[in-house]
Parts: sequence; structure tokens; C-alpha cells
Amino acid sequence: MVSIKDVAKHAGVAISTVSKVINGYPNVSEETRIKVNQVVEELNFVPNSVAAALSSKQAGRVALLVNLNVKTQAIDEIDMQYIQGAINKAMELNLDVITLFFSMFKSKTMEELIRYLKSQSITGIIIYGMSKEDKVLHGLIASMEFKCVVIDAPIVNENTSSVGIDHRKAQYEVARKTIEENNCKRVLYIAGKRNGYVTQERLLGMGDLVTELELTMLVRWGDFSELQARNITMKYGKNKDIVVCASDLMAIGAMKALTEMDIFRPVCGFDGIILMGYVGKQMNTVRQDFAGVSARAMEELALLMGGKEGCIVNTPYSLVRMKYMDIIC
Amino acid sequence: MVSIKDVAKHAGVAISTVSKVINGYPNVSEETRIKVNQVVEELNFVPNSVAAALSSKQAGRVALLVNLNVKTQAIDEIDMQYIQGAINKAMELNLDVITLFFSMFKSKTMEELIRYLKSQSITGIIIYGMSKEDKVLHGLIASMEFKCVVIDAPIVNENTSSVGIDHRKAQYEVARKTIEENNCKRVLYIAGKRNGYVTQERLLGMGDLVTELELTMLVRWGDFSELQARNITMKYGKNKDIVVCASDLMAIGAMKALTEMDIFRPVCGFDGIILMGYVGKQMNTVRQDFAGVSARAMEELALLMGGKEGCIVNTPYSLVRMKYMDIIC
DNA sequence: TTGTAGGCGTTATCAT
DNA sequence: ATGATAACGCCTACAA
Repeated sequence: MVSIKDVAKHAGVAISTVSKVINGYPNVSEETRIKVNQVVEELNFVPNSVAAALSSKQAGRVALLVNLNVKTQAIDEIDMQYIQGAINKAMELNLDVITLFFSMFKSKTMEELIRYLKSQSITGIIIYGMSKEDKVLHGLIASMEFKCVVIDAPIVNENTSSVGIDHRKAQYEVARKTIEENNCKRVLYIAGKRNGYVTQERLLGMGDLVTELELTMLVRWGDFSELQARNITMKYGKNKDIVVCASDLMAIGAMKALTEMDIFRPVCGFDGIILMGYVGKQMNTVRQDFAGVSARAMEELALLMGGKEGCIVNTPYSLVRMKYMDIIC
Repeated sequence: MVSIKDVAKHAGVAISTVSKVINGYPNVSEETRIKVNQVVEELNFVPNSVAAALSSKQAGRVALLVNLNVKTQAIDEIDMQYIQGAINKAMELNLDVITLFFSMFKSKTMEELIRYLKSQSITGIIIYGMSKEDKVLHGLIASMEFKCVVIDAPIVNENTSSVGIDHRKAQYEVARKTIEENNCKRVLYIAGKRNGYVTQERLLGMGDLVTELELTMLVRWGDFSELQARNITMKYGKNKDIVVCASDLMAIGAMKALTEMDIFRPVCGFDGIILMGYVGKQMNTVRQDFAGVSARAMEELALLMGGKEGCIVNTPYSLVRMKYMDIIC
């Protein structure tokens, strides 16, 4: 393997000079810079990232912590796009990435998790699908031992940024649109998980809407489960004018229930997953670019690792109707 | 961070002795082994895998090369399970994993790819979704620079194993079952990609069946595209008794086409993806445990890295019918 | 501006 | 059986 040493030798300079060149440090004459780069090309030198990670706390590695929802594989789509977006951007930024799943450290204490991450030379973390109940992760963030980016959870401190769409506003908008299209008054809202950040925000959005349009609203917890949404709709759907769901999967469950009950009620969802195209009917939903969000998160993390302070980053979304022929083309 | 040095100091032994203990090497007295382990517990020592990777060619790292099919996000489900299965098993086996996507090195030459992997201290690779056209990957495998496991492609050499189900047999069985249930004679077979290994095997399975049951068969290439399967079915479905598809996604496309044409033909698919539960009708398909296959692949890779020779590993599958209520519970 | 040398945390090779 | 010690490839004061 061609190492920095070889490059130095061929270029007739010291190792440290080569290091400076490949890392873009100042205090190198234009002349030597060119020469070194030339040799790098010639020898096809690729710096060993493992050695770099070992020697400097600068060039840290990034861990993706993904909360795979084992129950509903249908939304693997979202996680896959998260992972893809992050890894692609990381490669662009020359960052090393390892992927971990929540399930892998369910039995670990915070200290154990921190030690594990450190043993991997991890200095930056992106967390997907975190809820209020994840005490270990909250501790991890609070420990300030790592730079963190949390997707869709409003946690910010010096070392931590939050990235995601404005769920409150998005929920408000998609529900409003559907309600106005159908002139509804009595809303059945099937929310997500009781302790989810996203759930809370979306619920607030519904609250805004109810106040503004003077609606009545019944709220039930669907836990993002298609089956529960189905059951809830069976039970309460008849006396309502619309079923607003905090996720597409639940919206699908609701719609199937309505079909079986042989009554029509408008339904709207949230997320814009592909699956929506397969259920026959169209419905309004909120579409976000998950890979894009994740890429943005990686960029933000890189900034944090570079010394920037944590902040909130809002990403774009749009209201759409999804139908079969749009999906398969 | 507590390092091996600290452990050595506290235990009153040399660094190298600690190293031997934590790596299970021989030539350590029971007494010191116990003592060292005790200190390891006490200090909560976790070996730094980055340093280990740098120092030894033994403790190699593993790269997952995933061919994400950008066109059809519906099968993210499969890739996600592959990734999950591999990473979980790797953690169990104490192997480091990085995940890469084909798209990241589409423009790289084989040499560049090899250099890149080496720069990451990669010594083992698992490849998902490889086709005959992936010259770079063929070169990579042939170079013998890495230990490889290829999923669903019959490539074996000293350093390379192949892991997957017997596609020929599985295709034969699922088609046979469906045909016998419906007493068909004229088969429309929608195959996958022209240069896919899996496609070829499945086609052979159909060949076996056609011969055995004295059927007639029209074969078209659907490229695993739902839309193409749809079009093919529109064009040729009417004059056939059954549509056998090389993937669930294509089976869904075929079924939708038949519904629109308002004719009934039995359809069978392949893979057992969740999406199948959402299309209304049931159909026969082949179900495999993707996470399990991937975990098995990781085990095989660990063996290869330990010096074993490459071989073929067959994993189990089953014939199933998927319907909505099975999926959402 | 350039080069020297001391780590980073392990592993592995030798002596002892 | 145990312990120095030299790699591994790179980064970074610090010295020249």
C-alpha cells in the first residue's frame, strides 16, 4: 500500500509537508504544493482514514443511530433513505460512517454506549427516530461528549443541532387543505406515539387548526400502527367527518377500515411513503425528502465538528396527493 | 479514555500480556488471565477498534456493498433487511462494518475502488445485488485482494463464497404450485434483468417446469420494473393461462394490469415483500429471510477471513401466500 | 517555509 | 509465561 511516506520520498519533501498539503493547511509554498499533489496523483495515493482517525481527534468518524421500527417494515423506505442520504453526503465530505441500530444498545447503559462509541473513535452522531423515552440517548447528548444532530426532535445545545421539517405547520396545512376541500367539522385525529416529539408537534398543529376553524376534534393514539388506526377508525370513524392521521401507514389502515365499513370519509396522511400509491385511493399527505434531510443533517454535523454551535435547521416539505401511476413510473 | 496501557498498569503486567488476554491468545497463565479480566471489568475497558485495525491485518473491517435500486423504492425493504442482518451479526462477531452503495463508485475504476477500500483497512466484503455487468466488482473479486461473500451470484474462489437460496428450485416450486392449483398450460413468464444471475437461475427453473409439465412458455424481460410488467401483461396476458413473475413488484404490476383488462389470470411472484399485502388480492410467492441470509453471509465472511476457503451456502426459503391481515398484525 | 520527532492505541515479534 | 519494543499510517507541536 502506498503511504504518505512514499509520497514524501518521491516528492523529495518531509512527511509532515505532505500531510499539510493533503489536509489543506497553510504555510506551504505553492511550488511544493503542486509538486506534492502531482506525486499524489502519480502514485494514486489515498490516505488511510483509519490511521488518520487514530492519530487525530479532528478527523472524527460519524455514527448513524437508527431506530428501526421492527413492527412495520413498510416504512423501511424512510430509514433506507435516511441512511443513503447520510452516507452519500459523508463520502462527499470525506467522513467515515458507521451505522448502528437502537436495538444494538437497548441493554447498554449510557456509560457503556459512550465507551463503545469512543472505542470506535466516533466524534459525531446523527440520531433518527428518537423519542422522549430514550433516556440513554438523552444522557448521551447531555454528556456533551459528542457532536450530535437529532432528526425531528427539538434538542439543541452547544454541541447539538436539530434538523427536520416544521411538523406543526405541515400537519396544520395538510389537514386544513383536506378539511376545506371536504367542508368538515368533526375531526378524528389519530396521533402517533404518546411520547414522540413529532407526535407532539403535529398535535399542536391540529390544535391550531381546530381553534382557527372552530372544529371539534377527537384524539386517539395510534402508535403509528396500521392495525390500531384501523381499529380506531372502526370505532370512532362513523360519527366524524374526516380522519386525519399522523402517518401514511395509519392513514392506510384508516382508509381500509372505512372501505370495509362501506362509508366514505376523507383521510389524510403524513410522510409521503411509496406505499401510499398502492392502496387504490388517493389522499393528501405531506411529502419530505428524507435523503435530503439526512444529507443536510450530515452537513450540519460536519459544521458542528468544525466548531460551530448547535442550532435548529428547518428542511422543506410539500403537500401532495399520491397515486399509483405516479409511483411506478 | 481508558486504554490498554491503563489496564496493564493496574494489573501489574505488560501491555502485550493484556493484548494476549483480550484477544484470547495462548501462553498466558490462568492466574494472570483472571487478573487482567478483572481489571478490564473494573476499568470498563473497551479496546479501540480503530487502533486494532491499524495495527493488525487480522482484525479486518468489513464493507457492505449495496446495489440500491433507485427506481423502485418499494424494495428498500429488502436492502434494509440485508443491512440490518449484516450489521447485527457483525456486532456479535466483533467486526467493524461500513456501508457503501454501488452508486458511490460507479465512476471509479477497479484499481481506484481497491485503493479506496484498502485506505479504509477493509479486508472483507459482502456484495448485494451484483449482476454480470458489474465488471469492476468482478475484477475486485478476481483480484483476490479481499475476502468476499456475494449474495445470490454463483461466484466462488479461494477467497469468495456465494450465499443465497436456490433460485432455480424456488422458482420451479412456486410456479408449479400455482400452475397446478389453476390447471394452466400456457405460461407468460416475466423475467428480471437480462444479465442478472438470479434471473438466469429462475429462468432455468421455469425451463425445468415447462419440460416436466409439457407447457408452453413466452418469456419477456421485465427488468424488475412494475411498469414494464404491467405493459407486458397488457400485451400478452390475454392469450395465456397464467403470469409467472420473477419478482413481487412485477407480479403486482401484472395483477393491476389484469384487473384493468378485467380478466382473471393467476399470478405468482417472488420475494415475499410486505407490499404484497397491500394489493388486495393474494398470490403465491417465495419468501426468504433477507436479514437471515445476510447474517449468514457475515458469518461466512468471518470464516473466510479466518482462513477458510470459499464455498456455496444455500439458505432456506418457503412458499407463502401473503394477505393484508397477515401483514399489519 | 520545511523538517524532526513524539504520540495515537494496538498488535506482533522477539528476547528474557 | 512474560515483557520490551518496533511497527501500523498519520497528525502536530516544535525546532530549524
